[in-house]
Amino acid sequence: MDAATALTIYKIYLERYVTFNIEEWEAFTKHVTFTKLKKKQHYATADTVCDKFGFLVSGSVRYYHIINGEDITSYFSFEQEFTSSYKSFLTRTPTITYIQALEETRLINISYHAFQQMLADPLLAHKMERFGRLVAEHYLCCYEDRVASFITQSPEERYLQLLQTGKDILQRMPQHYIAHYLGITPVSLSRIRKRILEPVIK
Amino acid sequence: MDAATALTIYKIYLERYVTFNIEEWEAFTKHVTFTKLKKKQHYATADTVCDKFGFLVSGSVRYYHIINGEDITSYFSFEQEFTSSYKSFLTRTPTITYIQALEETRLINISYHAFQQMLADPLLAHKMERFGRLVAEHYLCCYEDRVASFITQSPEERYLQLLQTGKDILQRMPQHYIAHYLGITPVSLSRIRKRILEPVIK
DNA sequence: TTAATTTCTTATCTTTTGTTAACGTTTTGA
DNA sequence: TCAAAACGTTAACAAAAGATAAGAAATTAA
Repeated sequence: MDAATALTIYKIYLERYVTFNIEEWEAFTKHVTFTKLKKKQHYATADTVCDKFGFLVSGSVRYYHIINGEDITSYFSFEQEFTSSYKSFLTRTPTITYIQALEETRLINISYHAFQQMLADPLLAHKMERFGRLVAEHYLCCYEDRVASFITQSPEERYLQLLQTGKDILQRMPQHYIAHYLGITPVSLSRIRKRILEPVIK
Repeated sequence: MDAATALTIYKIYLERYVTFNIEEWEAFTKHVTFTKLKKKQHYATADTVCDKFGFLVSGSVRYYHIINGEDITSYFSFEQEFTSSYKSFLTRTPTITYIQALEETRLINISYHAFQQMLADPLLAHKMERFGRLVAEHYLCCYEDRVASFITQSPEERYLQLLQTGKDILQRMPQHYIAHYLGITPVSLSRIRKRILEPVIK
């Protein structure tokens, strides 16, 4: 896949947030960069500032923390989604999260500097403010649901809900990553799965 | 406290996001409404669309869910913060969260309709896009930390962290609300507190 | 292809949390 | 002011989850 194809995919996706005319699109694309990550390569690294905000043209990533030397997965992103260590990107402070490609992954990036430049460019400013607002609002909504799931549901209920709504995660992620994403250990998830199946057999 | 005083407090607070000139401020204030809630009154109710986005001039609120008939607190907001059932407000879908005043509480509100009107008004559009973006980004950062706390920390660790960073919550909220906010039962929080104190005594 | 690694399950034991109930204290509201 | 309600702690028991280890199955990579 070449850059032009990737940009076309990006442009179509972006239209759910904002529509650029030809002139604006030309100015916008001058500010983006392309990344190709091999499996297991990192997009962001803990203790460093995540300087970019990426769109996954293809592939997938996981977000993880290192806690007492152990690798704890907290989230996933797939093709046609954004990725970044948002707080780090927005506040320019070091992140505590690693973002790692789980397969060969292509991204289109906006650096913090490019974002600020576009916000300062009269041609793009208004649409970039709107774009930033709508993207932040979108993730705010996702997070609201995710926090509510930790407050109001048991691990088993969270897993049962994932069975309803988490097709990509279930089909494409190993179970021990899913366990940590649900806030439990892999051993515990294995037991939950057994609990759920057993009543059917009996 | 009169409306003018409340508006002055609001204006000063908003300057961390966006600064209005006199003309813009006059236009902006035409779109806001005032609410005064008595203790235990609701700002938002589950199964209805939360149509407003509020700023707490004074007082405090808690967010809670009703799960199997039981009241589960998930969050708090205090004076000089915003409040809303954001997802419901942004997507115009029914919320699952109640927002209740915990004391006499004064708010300044922007309705969904007012927000859209301001976004469509050339005088205010750009600053409102920016305002919306920065507020959403701010809450995105808060949520990122909160989700990470559920993935990477035990309930005891979350409580120990709250002791460091949650002065308002600890001093102004009853312990059973704090317990649910941490994702555990009140009985369990009482035990955690005992565990933490005991090593000091021995 | 095959050896190494990763992944998932299972078992055992420990720790933590949930549930329920009782009790004393504090707060609230009529 | 005083009865009722709310709040926090503790106890006892049940349920769930964490830790560790072992072993089988699947995947990966040389």
